[in-house]
Amino acid sequence: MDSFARRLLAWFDQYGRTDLPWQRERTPYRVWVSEIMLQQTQVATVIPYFERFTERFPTLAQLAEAEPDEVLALWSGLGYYSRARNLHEAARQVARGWQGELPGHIDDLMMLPGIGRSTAGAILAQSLGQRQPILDGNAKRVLARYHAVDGWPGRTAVQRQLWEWAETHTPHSRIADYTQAIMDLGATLCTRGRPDCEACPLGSDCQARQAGTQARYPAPKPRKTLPLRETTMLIAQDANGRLLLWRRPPTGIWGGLWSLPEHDPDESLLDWCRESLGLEASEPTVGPEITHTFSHFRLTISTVLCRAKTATEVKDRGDFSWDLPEELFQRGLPAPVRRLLEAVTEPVDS
DNA sequence: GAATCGTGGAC
DNA sequence: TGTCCAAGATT
Repeated sequence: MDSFARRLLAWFDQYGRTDLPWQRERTPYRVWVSEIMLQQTQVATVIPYFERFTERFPTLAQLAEAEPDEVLALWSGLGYYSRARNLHEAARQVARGWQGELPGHIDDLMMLPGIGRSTAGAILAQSLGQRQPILDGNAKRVLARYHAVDGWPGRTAVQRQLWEWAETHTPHSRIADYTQAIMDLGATLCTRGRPDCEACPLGSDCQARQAGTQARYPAPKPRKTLPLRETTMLIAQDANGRLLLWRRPPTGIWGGLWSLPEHDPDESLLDWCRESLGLEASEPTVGPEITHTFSHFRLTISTVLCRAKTATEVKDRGDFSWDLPEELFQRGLPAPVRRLLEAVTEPVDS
């Protein structure tokens, strides 16, 4: 047993979790159900669902005979509902093809729907004591820091490296405890935000800690380039270029809504529009622009193409009014301007 | 390789 | 309040 596993197990004996519902009566079936529920789901959330589920379906055979609707009903609120469908389907396959016993070989286990390598390893390690590595989010974080593994764990090469370390450190005895220990360490000390390295049993050997770079591991998922957002604005300015009013195109976000002229006169019109539209303040492209100048004001139709601040959809802010044009434009407006307004604001079928 | 699935928590 | 993330697997 290497020092990683030895120190981890010594820590587990003192601080590890031993009272979780699926740790009592650790049968393959119960461990399986728990592992499926725990995929991308935190322990505190899972516990009541696990209790209800195993109370209703104490055995694999009972689950296999259940109605799909009832299985889903017990899952409702937990999310990732394909997990429930896969669990039920796998139970039926096991009842039919494996005499009702979960297969004890990892390759057979992984052929069942919803069971990947890490889940299969966890089931075999925790319920049967088989020497199988796991690589869940906790283990990834612990191993990435301990060995200073660079790169986003979602990448194949990084994942392969982490699996190698997971295999290397998995001891030949106390497998169930070790598996629980590495997850407990990740969940309680080696956390994503502020790891408690002072209390970590691996502290002196952790490469990230030695370098003081704990926060860099594991590397975050690369950011996607933010989407381009295009909008056409109808803008009314006075003779000095100050904004009077502007109206969004009839379709798309804030379609047809009029904006109040609340911007600081010293602020450029473009900056104000960018801010209002949730656009990033860098390198906007101002497309075709049509300006009509009249005695007291000028009217501009401008297309702005700009990278969004966020990838998420911008929501209606609710501080726009529908009835301003009646007051300010429709009355006493030069006929050419009115025609221009109607052309721009008229609904577009596309 | 990237998108998708879902809900709740942390910052 | 937005963003990322959590005991991943599947397409």
